[in-house]
Amino acid sequence: MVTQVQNKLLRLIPTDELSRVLRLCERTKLVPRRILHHYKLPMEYVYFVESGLVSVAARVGRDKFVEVWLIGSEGLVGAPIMLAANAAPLHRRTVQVAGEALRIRTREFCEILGSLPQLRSVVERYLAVVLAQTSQSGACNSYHGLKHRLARWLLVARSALADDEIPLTHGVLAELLGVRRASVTECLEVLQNEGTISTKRGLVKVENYAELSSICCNCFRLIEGEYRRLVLSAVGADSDVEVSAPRIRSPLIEIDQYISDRDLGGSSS
Amino acid sequence: MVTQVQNKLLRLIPTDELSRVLRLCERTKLVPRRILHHYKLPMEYVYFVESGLVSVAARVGRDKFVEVWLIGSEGLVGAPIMLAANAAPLHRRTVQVAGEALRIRTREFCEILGSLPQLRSVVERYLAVVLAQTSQSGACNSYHGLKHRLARWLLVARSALADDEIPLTHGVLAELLGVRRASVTECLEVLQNEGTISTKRGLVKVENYAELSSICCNCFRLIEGEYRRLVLSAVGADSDVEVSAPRIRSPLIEIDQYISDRDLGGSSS
DNA sequence: CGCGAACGGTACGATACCGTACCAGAAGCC
DNA sequence: GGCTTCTGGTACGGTATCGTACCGTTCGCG
Repeated sequence: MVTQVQNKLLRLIPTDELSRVLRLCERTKLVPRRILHHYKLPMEYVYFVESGLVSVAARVGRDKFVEVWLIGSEGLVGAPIMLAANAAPLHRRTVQVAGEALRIRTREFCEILGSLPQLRSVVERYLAVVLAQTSQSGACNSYHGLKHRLARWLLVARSALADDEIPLTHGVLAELLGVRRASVTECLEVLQNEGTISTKRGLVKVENYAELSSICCNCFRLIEGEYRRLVLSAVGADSDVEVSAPRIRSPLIEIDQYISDRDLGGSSS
Repeated sequence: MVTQVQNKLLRLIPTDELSRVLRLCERTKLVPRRILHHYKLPMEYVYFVESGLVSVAARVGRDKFVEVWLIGSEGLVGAPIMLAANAAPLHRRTVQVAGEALRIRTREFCEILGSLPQLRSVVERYLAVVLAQTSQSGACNSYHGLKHRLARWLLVARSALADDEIPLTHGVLAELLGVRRASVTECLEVLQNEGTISTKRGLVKVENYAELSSICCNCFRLIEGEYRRLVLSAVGADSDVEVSAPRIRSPLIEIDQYISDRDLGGSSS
């Protein structure tokens, strides 16, 4: 039986629904490099991440995968299963940063979705965010330079981990981004010289969040804004999930602010 | 009142549900360069595409958009709305190739989804395919060279259009792919010299589908396979949608075939 | 039929990123 | 404590793609 819950999606649903979900949950450790869902194989469980980081990667070559989205305690590993039984076996889901998760058998998960409307609604909105994140990252991949993409990745990971310290090696970062390890090393050094991050062996630490954001392309802000707008702000005030920035007020806002957002024109790589 | 329907999703649902949908539909022309959904503005309609091509693009800079997925008569423009009221305003949806569509007001669409389970199921599965397409393209963008990506794009467009002739200029292709117009011209010439396509002013024609497929990275096959697997093959035999290649048999198949798929290792750009 | 705009072929130097490789320091392990 | 393994810093030439620009041809339109 599970008691204290860190997962942000679960913390958004009312206690009666929550307790019904938790009855089916099992707490497990997330061990780095472990594969939660293999490419082209059925998903046995879905995982509400409590801590740590899971990356979802698409296959682009023999034994070659590139990350397409990223999941931390703000999300759910396996959400696409709700769209189609056996959806999304195109991806491989790998633990990148150690942590814990609450897992449910996919069949049971799909069944309770029918009787828990709040849970369903939250997961649906989360899935919309996954689509937004994936598409924005994909566009970013083809248009922005590595420095921007790396900054974006670090910022997304920081949000997902809820921690400034991201315990990953350059090699792993390179794999996730689909670039050379040496390119990551060079780029990280540039960012470090600018004072926005620091690095140790096997660790990248975000030192200056605000400045890293301003270096990054706008893609990060769009992704994070979408999470706030669709998942967090759509819930009543009974939620105790803290939002680290002011909530976006309502469905569609501040169009001009977005459109004239400063560091957009200058793709000063 | 609408009679004959070309849209593949609509043709998959039973006639009783279909007629209820069509009562709410209005047939409209798709005019090239017209924007169906503006960035950051609410969607008024969703569009079941009958013919032509609509591209969904994410914003990567001031007045700079890169395509993230593509919709033809096999799909629905605005599907993410079912996940969250006012979802996906991060994208701009633009008609690229002239055609027609059946449109429904988003509110009415969301309402009837509740009472038409077959429609809901088909659209949900289509949405899973959109996620697969988007993520695969995104990964492809960061890993494969332009020649591969261009080939992939042409193949996806050919499927969506159900036509070997793709009436687009080099400039438009470049915009969609997020690259230089001149790069597209050069790449198209290479493909043309290999005999897989031919070009005229404002037109690219796929001359040799099989060979273009074999030049392309595997990403196209993954995308198309996912559509067949999730959308087409999940429906009873009462469907009259023709499938141009043998159906994939069942949810999870031929793992080894996929994994040892030949032209994967050699990303011979 | 003639004009202007759109389109596509081509060129140039610049540069971001590649593949590969080598090595030194740090960490884990017996 | 000494060994192996992992990690990250650095270097090299190679190449795909970039930004920009010019210009002839084709098309649409009046």
